[in-house]
Amino acid sequence: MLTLKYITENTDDVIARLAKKHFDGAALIAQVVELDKERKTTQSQLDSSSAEMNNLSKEIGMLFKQGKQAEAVAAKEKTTVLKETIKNLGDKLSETEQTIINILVQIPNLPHASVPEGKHAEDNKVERTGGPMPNLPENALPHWDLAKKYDLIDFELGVKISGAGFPVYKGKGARLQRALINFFLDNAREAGYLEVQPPYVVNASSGYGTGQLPDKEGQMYHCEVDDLYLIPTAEVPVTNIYRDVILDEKDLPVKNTAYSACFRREAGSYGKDVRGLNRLHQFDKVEIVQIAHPDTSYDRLTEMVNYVQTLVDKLELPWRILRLCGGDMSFTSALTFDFEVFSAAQQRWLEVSSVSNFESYQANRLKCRFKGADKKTQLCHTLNGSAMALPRIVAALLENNQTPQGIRIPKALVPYTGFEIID
RNA sequence: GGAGAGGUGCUCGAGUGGUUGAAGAGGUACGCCUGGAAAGCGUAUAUACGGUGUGGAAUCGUAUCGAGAGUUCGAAUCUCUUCCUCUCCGCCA
Repeated sequence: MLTLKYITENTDDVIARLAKKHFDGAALIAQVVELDKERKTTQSQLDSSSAEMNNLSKEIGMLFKQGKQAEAVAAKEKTTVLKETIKNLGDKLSETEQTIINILVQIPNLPHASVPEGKHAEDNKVERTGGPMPNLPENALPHWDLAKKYDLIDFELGVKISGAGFPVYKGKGARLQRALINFFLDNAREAGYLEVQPPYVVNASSGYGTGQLPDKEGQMYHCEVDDLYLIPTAEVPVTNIYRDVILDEKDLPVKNTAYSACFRREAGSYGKDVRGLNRLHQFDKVEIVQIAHPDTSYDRLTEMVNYVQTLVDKLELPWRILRLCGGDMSFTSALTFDFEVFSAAQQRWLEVSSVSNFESYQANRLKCRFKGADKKTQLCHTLNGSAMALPRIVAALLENNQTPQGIRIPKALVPYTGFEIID
């Protein structure tokens, strides 16, 4: 969430910038500014009452020690009203604070100045494109047919065991998964990311920390008996490593990478958008996360985008990078670049990675801060990106590399798969 | 799952109702000392919110001893709830 300080000091600017995200924040922000004034007043009143109480208590203690019973008892009586006042002010304060937070979480992050205007995905700006566009024959198959033809992925079997959206990978299909995970992790490590292996279930505090809770509760699987949530992305546990942490400025940027299975309930639409591997309840992903100094977080973002580009290049896939427009960006992001690869048989672009700078929006909730040489504590910037999500990469690999002899594996991946062709 | 112990500052660790935001030690930083270093000495070393205030600073108040609620004039210290950790037994990849 945005910091209250920033909102109260830049009210008009905040409202203006939110407009790019097609969010009318005027009413909420007016309300929160007003509540903040109320909060400060209440805080002052509470503080002075508490101070008075503390002094009285000390006095009473002294009186008892000196044996002045009568005076002590008299002083005691004065505390009764004061006590009541403190209780009421305390209640009022926490109520106001809670209301403020409830409003703050409804206000999205401010888009970066470079975010293009626009409402829908069509308004996203193509930054650059690359990779070889395949030339497929007329009878090219979509990946779900290829998966069946070569017995790589069994969707029906997954339905039997768990339900729709939980495919069973088999043989070279399973090995391809494992190869991609290792390929992505090795590349990330070589790019300076520390590999971590996080838990796949998280507690509610972690859910709040990265913003899945409270508003997106329905998107996560919830183990109610233990009140734990299956992670929708490794971003959640990895970023929460830095919850309530004050880092040393010289340790920035922190760069972590993690593989995890990802679980998403996403009871969405049906049809070609969710066919095959396009949308799943469980899938594999390697995530990269950076905790950065505010002054250089956009350099870090560029670095991350360039890094992801090396991956799609090595995989020899046709790709494009989109700078998301205000209307298509996520709630929490300040600037997002999406990577899409072209799926030749489906004749459509598939989103395979999303790289974002959240600035201090996420760090504010996480209370992830750093302390510099000047001893001042301030919020870090957090960034993350998929590097990458497997299913759509697999879809594109299968479709784009199909030949009459079988499916060709890109050279960079062969050391990981141990085979050059799926036939 | 059964039985027990415990959660205090960067770390260790004292503290069972009254200047204890917290002794002591260690660590770290700065200064002194030294030819240089070690040792020694001195000083500093949490966070948040609020007030006054500045060029930068500073300073005062309040809260925080796992979390929440309660008892009390007053709670790290007493009571309850809850979370977590550890030890032994059981079970188990």
